[in-house]
Amino acid sequence: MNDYQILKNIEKHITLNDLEIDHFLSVLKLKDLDKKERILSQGQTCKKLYFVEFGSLRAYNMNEEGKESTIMFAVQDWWITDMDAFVHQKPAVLSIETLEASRVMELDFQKLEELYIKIPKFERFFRILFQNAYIREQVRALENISFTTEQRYLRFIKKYPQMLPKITQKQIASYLGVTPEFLSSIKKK
Amino acid sequence: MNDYQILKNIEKHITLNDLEIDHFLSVLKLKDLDKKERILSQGQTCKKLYFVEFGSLRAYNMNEEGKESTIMFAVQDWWITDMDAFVHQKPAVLSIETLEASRVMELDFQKLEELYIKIPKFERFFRILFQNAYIREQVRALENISFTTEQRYLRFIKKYPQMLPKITQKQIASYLGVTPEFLSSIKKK
DNA sequence: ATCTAGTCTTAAACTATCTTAATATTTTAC
DNA sequence: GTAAAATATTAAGATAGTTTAAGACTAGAT
Repeated sequence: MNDYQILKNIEKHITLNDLEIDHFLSVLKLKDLDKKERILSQGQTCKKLYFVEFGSLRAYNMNEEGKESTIMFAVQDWWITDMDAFVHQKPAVLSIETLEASRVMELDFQKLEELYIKIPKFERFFRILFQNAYIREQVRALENISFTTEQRYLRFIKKYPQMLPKITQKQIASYLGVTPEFLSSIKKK
Repeated sequence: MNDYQILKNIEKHITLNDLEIDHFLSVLKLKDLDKKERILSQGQTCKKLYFVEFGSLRAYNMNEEGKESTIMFAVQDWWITDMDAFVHQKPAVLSIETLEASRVMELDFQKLEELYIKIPKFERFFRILFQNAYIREQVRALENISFTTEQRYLRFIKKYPQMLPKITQKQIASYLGVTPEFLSSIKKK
């Protein structure tokens, strides 16, 4: 009964045989999380890459003055971590916590490195994953510098409608990089 | 005399034997470009991925009102294209042109797909390349929403000092997403 | 069910950034 | 080498976004 979401996600790009599936599942660790549970804290080293089986999470940074900036939201079928901290095994700039009760699959840094060697198909899988992630961020960078805040807000609610029931105005504002007061004034229109 | 920059770039992450090097070079096309020569225009399909042997280029978008937004600069040893348009073979959102006389290596979309099959090590190479590109863009996204324009300007000149002699204030402004007038007023300090 | 703490909205005063326009400077084309 | 075009700077007035503070409205904890 291997009906994990993560296997469907992998099989979007590569095909695994039964042995490979077994091995892959053996390096994962399933974790059930409560609402508002934190799985990574700024400053910590980031040892895991997470896949969302169900639920939702948020990755954000808090600066010296206490201002929060949300860098990404993740819902079912998304991968999330502080990628810089994970890949280079250095202190995290981001904290990550659940927005609701959630289930994630943990993939350990060392185990992923071994996986690339043992099943090279995963190089292809993550090549495509990072390729798409890069494209998404490049589009976001363009929108950030060329759109007005109102355009970016409309785009956000159109692009991520599944998120809306789960997140606060304050969190949307911190993703757009404006104050909740200003977001509120935009919505009045 | 295979002393191409691109081979050194590849060998940062994978090791090729002589046969593989020959094959790889055979799918590349060397192109010498004049200053201000355009290699991709908004609206076109984007068939090539480019590597900069020497010189420098800029990728930018122009919106309906004629406002330019620079999405990236590339100098020696960098890869550049409209990745969304390249990977999904759809119309480009970006134009790319040289900032000075330059030499690039062209890698064709179809040839790259074949390369992944013929020499799977390239899956690893591009996995690492996209991984780093994603990390860079994620850091940029965070800086865009959490830093002041002045902080972002200082960070830009610190991070890309090699670019400064080659680019105009207007282009820096369009990368930061502000007007040249406002950038000028920041520099007065 | 009630209390509390956090969120959302509104408004006024303030700061950052844009727009326009004029001038000075640099680059490009012949 | 010179004229024309593009870039850079400056400044004044307009718009976008922040800060602060207060009141209304949830949601979470007991």
